[in-house]
Amino acid sequence: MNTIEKVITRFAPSPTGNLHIGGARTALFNWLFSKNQKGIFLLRIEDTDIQRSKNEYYEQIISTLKWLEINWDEEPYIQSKNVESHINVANNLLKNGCAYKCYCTEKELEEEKKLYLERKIPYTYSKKCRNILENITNKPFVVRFKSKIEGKTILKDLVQGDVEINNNTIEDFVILRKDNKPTYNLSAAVDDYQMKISHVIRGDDHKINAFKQIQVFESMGWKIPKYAHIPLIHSKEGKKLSKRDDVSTVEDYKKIGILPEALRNYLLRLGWSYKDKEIFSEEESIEFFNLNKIGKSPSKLDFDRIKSINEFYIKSTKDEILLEKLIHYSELYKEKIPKHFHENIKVNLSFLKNKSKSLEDIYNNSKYIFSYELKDDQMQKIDKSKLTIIKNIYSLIKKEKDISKDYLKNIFDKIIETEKINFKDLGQPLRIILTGSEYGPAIYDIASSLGLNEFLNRLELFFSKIDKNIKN
RNA sequence: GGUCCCUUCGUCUAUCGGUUAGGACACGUGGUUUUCAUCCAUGAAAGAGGGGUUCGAUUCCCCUAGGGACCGCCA
Repeated sequence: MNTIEKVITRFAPSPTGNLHIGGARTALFNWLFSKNQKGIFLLRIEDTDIQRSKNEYYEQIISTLKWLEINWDEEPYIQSKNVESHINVANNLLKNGCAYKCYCTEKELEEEKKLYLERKIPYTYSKKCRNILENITNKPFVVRFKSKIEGKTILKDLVQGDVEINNNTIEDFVILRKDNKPTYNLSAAVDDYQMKISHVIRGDDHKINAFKQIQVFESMGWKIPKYAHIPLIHSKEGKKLSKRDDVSTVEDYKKIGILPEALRNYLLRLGWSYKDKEIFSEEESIEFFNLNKIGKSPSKLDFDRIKSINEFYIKSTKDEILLEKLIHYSELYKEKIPKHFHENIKVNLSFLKNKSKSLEDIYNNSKYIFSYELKDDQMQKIDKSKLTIIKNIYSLIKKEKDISKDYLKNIFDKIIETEKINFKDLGQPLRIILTGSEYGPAIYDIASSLGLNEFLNRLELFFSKIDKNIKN
């Protein structure tokens, strides 16, 4: 009887920087695949590089994954807590003759490398310590894995297809450092085995490592997991993403007000597709996700697309939830929105979010409500020949105590007719006066969101500023 | 340089050898709208090049070109 193997995937970032956008996609794919297969998704923190690993990055990665709502099962697995086990495996390998001690100094290796380079021979370690039989006790050493010298290995990659490689291109890689600490390829293999990982889904850049790790599995007689190497994400220019791009980490998107569900949807469709479908709910993405529809070629980031998807999600988020997100966003990245404005923003969200592609846009659109300021450069954009008209409007509204749309429309229409002007001629100065910006919602919406008193206040403030300017 | 991988509109992609090569974003035009935006309509836009295989190739094979990843006692 064959029992169907339980699918267990893992995301294994190293805490040496903020969560990368490519890492987020790797995590997403691992998570989706495991959920699609009714399996388990684990998080493993690969912190064996003590120099570069930092706790703040660990925290950052954890909180960003939570923000993305990519939830792992069980507790995060901390790789450094398992080094004893990794070392044991290395010693086993040593005993079995699958690994050997290498006494070459870094200087020797450098010279070796230089020599190869001069002779234009592709460099792999010369393996000269392979056959040292006696145990040299007074010299520091590393432990190297005895890689296969002959034959070929085929990696049956679930994304890349069959990848064939000559075994002699895989060098005798180090598994234990001089200080007896395990290296990545050893630790990753041992942990994948111990965590019973069934599918290793990771970036294309690890493809060569698969050949190394498979050999460790084989030497130990362990069952080899399945591998899926997904293409990397490139910058707009088609190059590898660098931190200078400003779009390389999840944080970069969070801080301009991209919603997690939008980023997830974007990342899902980047290099993967399901028919013509563009928008996927969480349930749909779990239901439809598969490995064989992942493309083989790297894809470029398209910022317009991210914003467009974000716009969709903003528009389909309920106002009370959107408000919460906006408040939270403003607290994290902007000026905090005072509590007594929350209700006002909420009731006006329908038009504030109308032209917004991000939380940042909504924030900027709403800013006139809670943080009003009429700057001189904006003042200068106001057509002063319309001053009398505006004063006129002011006194009419003050007298009638009415800023309803019907009332405003009525008096605007009359003015437009008698003065022979366009709506724009009075709309534009009014918008600047009321919001401090030449862009923004419709005048009627602005008026109703401000209320009668604030409406009049802002006009009065404007008049007093004008007076002051004239005196000066 | 070596090894491996990739190549459909500007971008993300669809196409189970037979399609007017489809969709989405972005872009152009027109319309709606009391600015901007939204919305609606509409347009332009692609199989890198060359050889095969085949009745037929974007699809399969080979070569060339271009792009990418890796080549650490980093992960």
